[in-house]
Amino acid sequence: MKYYRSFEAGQTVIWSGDKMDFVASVVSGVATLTKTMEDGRRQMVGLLLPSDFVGRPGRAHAAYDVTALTDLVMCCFRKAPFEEMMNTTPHVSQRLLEMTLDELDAAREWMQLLGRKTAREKIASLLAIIARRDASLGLRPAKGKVAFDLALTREQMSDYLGLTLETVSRQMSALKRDGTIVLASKRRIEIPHFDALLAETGDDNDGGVLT
Amino acid sequence: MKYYRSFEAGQTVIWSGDKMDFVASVVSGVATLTKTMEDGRRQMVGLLLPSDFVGRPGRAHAAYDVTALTDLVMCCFRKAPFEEMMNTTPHVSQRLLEMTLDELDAAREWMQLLGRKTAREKIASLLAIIARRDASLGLRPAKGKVAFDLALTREQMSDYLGLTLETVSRQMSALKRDGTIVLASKRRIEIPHFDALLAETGDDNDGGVLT
DNA sequence: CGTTTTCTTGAGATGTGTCAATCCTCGTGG
DNA sequence: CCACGAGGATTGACACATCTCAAGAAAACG
Repeated sequence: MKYYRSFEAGQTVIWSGDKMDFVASVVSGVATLTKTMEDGRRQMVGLLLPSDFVGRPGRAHAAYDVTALTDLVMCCFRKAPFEEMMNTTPHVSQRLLEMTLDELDAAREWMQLLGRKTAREKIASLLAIIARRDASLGLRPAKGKVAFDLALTREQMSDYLGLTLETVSRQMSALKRDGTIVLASKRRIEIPHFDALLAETGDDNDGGVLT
Repeated sequence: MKYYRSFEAGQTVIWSGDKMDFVASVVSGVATLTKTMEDGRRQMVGLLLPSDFVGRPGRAHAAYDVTALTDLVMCCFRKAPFEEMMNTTPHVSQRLLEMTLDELDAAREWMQLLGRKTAREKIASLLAIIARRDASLGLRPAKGKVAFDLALTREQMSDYLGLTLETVSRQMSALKRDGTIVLASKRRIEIPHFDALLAETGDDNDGGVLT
């Protein structure tokens, strides 16, 4: 009923439309959900970090392409027994509901990014999101210079942001030129002043803590 | 614990950040969820038709602006007793999970629209979505010419699609010129050949039924 | 090392945004 | 009943952000 599967960076976990008789959660590594149009246009619609859930109870086929961004380990449950467990253990569906609501909130913030932000704001937002998600997984010293390795290529960033990879590259160069970010290497990002990055996201960054 | 509230078209149900001590579902009418940026840029992130759910168990403040698009009746539950009910009646959170997963799927399709579709494809997609949602509520004769009243102004359409209202207007005119849609009035839409509209959405429209 | 993938940068094209004028449509009050 | 006003919609001219196409440079890899 429960088993582990490993994937190498770049491997496809499952294609949209494929039969999917399991649900899973990410144990380690990073994976993406993407939608692809007939002519090849691609939009990433989910970024899965450890503890994130994949698959939908009550659906037999995958709705998205799932791809391993880094080496990846997933913990899979056969769907039938999992659904049985949902019926017998009410706590499970409550927990799943909470996680799904979190994802829905994230999706809506993402929609705002896609629909209304400029290319520069999109890049800044993505970097802030990744920095924060890494931090919440406890990979980050609480204080001090923020720095992290980017698991995404420029092209994958463009799929996330609804841009072309050239525009991503240009805006990364612009943020670097302005000193908002420092590129130790192409994929190693340092952020000298996190507030300065946040100021570039276009988000409301003082009303954040409602009382 | 349970009560009804009515709103007139255009009224605000609740502002983002306001205290929200209830959850609710739409009884009749149409409402929207929108996010607003400091400088006024707005993105719609939810379109609520009858039976749709608003509010998040376990959250004290509204995350989005909720606005009545048409005259609206909502059925509200005080949050505390509702959460109690979720604990005692497992079926409730299971049903809520299903609805939330549906919304998440819709949000991801919306992300693809916002990130990768052209203005023309966006308009065609929106019209197809509304036509289908109306149909699923049983407002539509199964066969015959598809026609419906648009609850959205051009500006609200632009908020949905991540466009300006001028671009929406121009693309509506273009679709009309091409005969894909017929405007009986500004808000009354007729679609002579639904397949022709679908062909403009950019979506995969034959692989839909996977075997 | 060669080879391939990824990334950067430039020049020019184009789709959508901006600003502004005008036109409908419909409700209201004279 | 008509004139008026206000909000919504359309259209034009132009600006500009982003895309496209193309050439190279820099890393990654065997």
